[in-house]
Amino acid sequence: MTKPRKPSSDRDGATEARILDAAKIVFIRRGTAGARMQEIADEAGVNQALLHYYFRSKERLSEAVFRETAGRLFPAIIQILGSDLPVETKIDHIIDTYLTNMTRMPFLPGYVISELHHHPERIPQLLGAMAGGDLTSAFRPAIEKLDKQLAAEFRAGRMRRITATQLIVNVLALCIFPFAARPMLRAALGLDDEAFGKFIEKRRKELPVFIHGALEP
Amino acid sequence: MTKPRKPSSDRDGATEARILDAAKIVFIRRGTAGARMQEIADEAGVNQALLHYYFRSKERLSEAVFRETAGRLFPAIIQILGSDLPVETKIDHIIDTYLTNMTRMPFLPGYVISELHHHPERIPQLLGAMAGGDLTSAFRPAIEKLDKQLAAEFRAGRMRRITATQLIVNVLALCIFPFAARPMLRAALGLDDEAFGKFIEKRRKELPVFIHGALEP
DNA sequence: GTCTATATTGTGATAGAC
DNA sequence: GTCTATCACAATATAGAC
Repeated sequence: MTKPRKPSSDRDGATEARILDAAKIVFIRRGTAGARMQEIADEAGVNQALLHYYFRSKERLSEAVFRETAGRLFPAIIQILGSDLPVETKIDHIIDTYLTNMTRMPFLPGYVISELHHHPERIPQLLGAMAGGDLTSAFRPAIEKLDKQLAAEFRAGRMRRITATQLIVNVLALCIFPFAARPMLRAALGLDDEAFGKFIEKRRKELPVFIHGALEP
Repeated sequence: MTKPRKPSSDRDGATEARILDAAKIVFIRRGTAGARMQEIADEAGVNQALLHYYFRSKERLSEAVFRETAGRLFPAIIQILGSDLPVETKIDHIIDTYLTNMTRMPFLPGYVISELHHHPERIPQLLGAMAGGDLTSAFRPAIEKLDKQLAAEFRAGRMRRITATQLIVNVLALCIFPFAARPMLRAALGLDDEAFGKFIEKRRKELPVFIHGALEP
């Protein structure tokens, strides 16, 4: 039963959520160093003091934002890579997953690359809700799994020789880079928002062909 | 003849150059918003007032840094793409050029992506010393040239069908992304500086194979 | 040209009324 | 919980001596 309180406060976490959403917008737009608490307060429709009431400091607020946004980037790929799907299927899934997610939040890659470039100490937070630990040990099983599959495919004469790490970096690069470099590509190729979206949808069809072609023996 | 002046001043632009070099280091490390004039002064071994004497404001200093660093990124590829070399040779040249340049300045991609994400209005400065104009028209001839070559290769049955823009983005992604995502990759793959360097040298050999394989019909 | 103050504004954070 | 007012200090920028 939702028990209505005094008209002053709206107790259900709605305000805190509004602040966090506003903070995501501003931190992603300006970066951690460039963001201003006042701009976040304006964006949330509250005053600055309330930001400190809920999150204590700019530092803590920026951590919450980073965890909630960047933290959802890697668990997906780790899960796919660690599964028992065949190599080609894994690649297709990763392409589809990333292009779909990043079409929804096209500014995320630029923000994450920017933050990690300036604050590499935040890397552990990339694991998000996953069990605490370092990235290396979180990725190791996924990489080993894929390496075994790739070695088997190679021995069977079905694929060119390539290591799991190089392949993973290639797939991620082809998926993520266009978003990370979006401002450049838009200017260099003369694309508006709509044209950029079409460009990405074309990649969704063509990247699997490109990569599978690259792996053929 | 170098005519020695009063011991106080060192007139040959040496101080201005020292300040600019220091500014490059700090702006690339902290980003435009995170950089502090004091830190630049310390790095250059002078005091803050001198920074303003030579560059007037932080804004102007950051523009000088961006122009001198990011401005050297694109002219190279535009020149290669616009040449009369065969497609495969162009690709090989681009790979070699970028991997060599970025091994020398591994932090550049992260800095450029970060800056353009937060200050897309600086995109025109990407043309650096090239004749003033927008990126689109600077790239157009290079893209058209490559498109014609790719169409000819396709008609001759020597290559799969692909547009110049998609191919260019793929090549740039495969070259640049590992550096832009360097902090992540180092953590995820457990690489130190030396291992990362070897990883890149392995890519220098394997990327041409990967891409040419992807283009085979 | 280079330095030591110092002016001036910006910005994160807190106190305290409601 | 939410606001207004204010504090304390960080950071850019300038004045003026040398």
